[in-house]
Amino acid sequence: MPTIRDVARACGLSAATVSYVLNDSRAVRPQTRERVLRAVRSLDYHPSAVARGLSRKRMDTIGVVFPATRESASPITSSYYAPVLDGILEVARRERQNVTLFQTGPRDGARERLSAYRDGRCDGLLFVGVAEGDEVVDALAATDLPLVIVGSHGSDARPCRVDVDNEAAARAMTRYLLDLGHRRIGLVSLAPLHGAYIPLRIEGWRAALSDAGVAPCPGPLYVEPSEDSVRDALEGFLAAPAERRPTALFCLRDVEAVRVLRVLAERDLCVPGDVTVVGFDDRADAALSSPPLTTIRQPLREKGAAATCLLLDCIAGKAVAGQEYLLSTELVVRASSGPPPDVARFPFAVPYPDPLKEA
Amino acid sequence: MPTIRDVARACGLSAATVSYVLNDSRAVRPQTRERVLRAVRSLDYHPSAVARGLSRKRMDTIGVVFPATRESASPITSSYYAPVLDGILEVARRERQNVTLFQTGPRDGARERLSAYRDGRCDGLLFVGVAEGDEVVDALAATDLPLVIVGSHGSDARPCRVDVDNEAAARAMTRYLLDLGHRRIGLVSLAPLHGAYIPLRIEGWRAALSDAGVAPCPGPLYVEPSEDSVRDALEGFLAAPAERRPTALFCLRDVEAVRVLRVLAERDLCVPGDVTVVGFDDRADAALSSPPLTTIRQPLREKGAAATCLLLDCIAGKAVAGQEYLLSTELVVRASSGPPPDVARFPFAVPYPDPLKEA
DNA sequence: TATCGTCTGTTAATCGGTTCACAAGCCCGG
DNA sequence: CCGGGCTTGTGAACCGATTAACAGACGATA
Repeated sequence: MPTIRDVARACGLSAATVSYVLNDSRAVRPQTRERVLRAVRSLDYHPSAVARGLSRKRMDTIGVVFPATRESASPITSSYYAPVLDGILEVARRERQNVTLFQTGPRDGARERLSAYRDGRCDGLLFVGVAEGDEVVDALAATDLPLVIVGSHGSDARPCRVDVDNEAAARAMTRYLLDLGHRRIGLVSLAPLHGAYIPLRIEGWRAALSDAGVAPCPGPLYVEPSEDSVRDALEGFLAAPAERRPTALFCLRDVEAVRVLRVLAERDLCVPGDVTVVGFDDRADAALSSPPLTTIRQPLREKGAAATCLLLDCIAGKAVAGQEYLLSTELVVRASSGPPPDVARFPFAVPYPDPLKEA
Repeated sequence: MPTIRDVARACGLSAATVSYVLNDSRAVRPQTRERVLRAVRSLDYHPSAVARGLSRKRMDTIGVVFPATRESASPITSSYYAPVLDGILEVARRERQNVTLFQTGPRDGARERLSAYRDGRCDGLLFVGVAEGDEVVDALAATDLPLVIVGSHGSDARPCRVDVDNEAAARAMTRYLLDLGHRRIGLVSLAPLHGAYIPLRIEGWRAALSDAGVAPCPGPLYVEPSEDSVRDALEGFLAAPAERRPTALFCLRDVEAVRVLRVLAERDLCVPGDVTVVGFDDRADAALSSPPLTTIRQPLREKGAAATCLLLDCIAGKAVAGQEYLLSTELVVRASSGPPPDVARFPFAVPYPDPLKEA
């Protein structure tokens, strides 16, 4: 491979001039420019991005960090990561930035990961679906390496972040259930330690109920991320007499919602005839469950795209530290939701009185 | 960020010694090594991969090139690219190689693309789903930059390549149809210019028929990649009297197979009762069509993984130029295939005589 | 004791760009 | 005709690592 000095020699000019032409970083006489370009073409010269990067301390590259394993399916093929990555790639391409991928498993050492991220290859980092409370994020936040989190992260350092507005979304979903006539709206949630987004969604649910003057009854039903856990958690629900138990179950993730549907089907409870079930995330299998799940769709491509824009701003020094974008979501109504069995008693037009107080 | 000289100063040694310790590329007294490592930790030093790359001419990075747009859906989210990429990432991670992604659209200039690929950032390149006959591939093949094609590529230069064994797969599928009792097996194919894999699949079909002593009747039915084209092409098929027309249609891509199913359904032809339809690729929608499609599944993760291994061998100088791996495929039998309507006349055990000659 | 080899550390060149500081040539006004 | 400013090209330092060549210390051997 020819170097810039080879080009300089070939056209009888200095390396500096060649560099100025190629980057047009200074005025060069048109005739000189032509001489340079001719030599570049005839030698088939391609500048070394590595040498360039070394001297400019900029590689025009962003790194994307995502988990190496996620349950059974590998993340890149999942319906969450792929669209996010797609949004990232789209913006990166438009802005002429390279993208390098980092997969990180729980077994990777923190120091090694830090070295990989901070070795100068990337001008900034995008963490997507990072494990909650990943120590490496905190370590990086103390660094001058620009960093944007896609999704939630329970971190003390407040890194830049792009996420959907979890609270607003949960509030909208709850409001939708209220509009259908539901008054006893149960919540099926992971324990808050599983993610910083959980308290937000819970808060949205609570706020919507409180706005409507409806008592949250009963409190959140916490489950672990396993099939059996959902089954156990629904025990109490199933044991309760129909007139006291929730007429709708708001599951904070589609994963749990689908499991809830399965358990209810086993007990011959009709959805949405006997009970409405809704989810959150609009995973690929949400549309395929029976009945198809009413849920909340995240704008995944936009999430990736917005995060990339924010990261590029950070790199350019144009962004405030700790800046956050909250994207709005879309309520996707499918067949798993409907009015409560006793809807006749609560006509639509009535603004949410607490049914218990009414009685 | 501290440099290697900062570390050297901090521990009262030379930069060379620090380098030797960090790469253990030469013997260093244990006590000295400790001094170095202590300084490294206390300064939180992370070597610059860029500077390292410049002097070693190795970045430990491979580039993955894939098309920017593919019909409507974007490639990275497709059921083809994502698993391939997943296989690539898996091997790269194991071999401690970085991965950078290049999307390339038809509008990108050849020279710019070449510069991007040859700027020293990547030690080698993986082309996945590259446009047939992409001129950049030929240009790169003339270079010393290691290169592996995933899939087919009608190129004069014979770059290293990993693909499924298209011919064997088509042969197996045809054989399967013969085993079911079919004797008139039609082929629905794209024109060969659409991809180098097409003639291979056609050849597999022809060879299986010829091995069985069955005349290919009729010849391949060429279609364009559009819904209407399939409709038009089936015109003749639909017009023919049942006793003369093919009892099975072998579509060389699932895309066409699904369209064929739609057209047949419109004409109230029963699949597989009246006619068997099979595809190739096992796209995500193949299992969801009605009836679910019998097809050939490609080992996509393996494809990506094998290509990456081959590329790393090329980089290490361990691979022969023009080396090819052909991976074997899996026949996925679903509901769209069955015995021909007149199977009674051709019992299973009989080895394939030409039914026309028999009569 | 002189010599040689081994072990371990240092000096300095190198990778291929960018960019600062300088200089030569030119035009212009006074 | 001289000095100042503008334009355009050059020389050389620099980015941060690697590594070849060298050098001093030390032990073994003759």
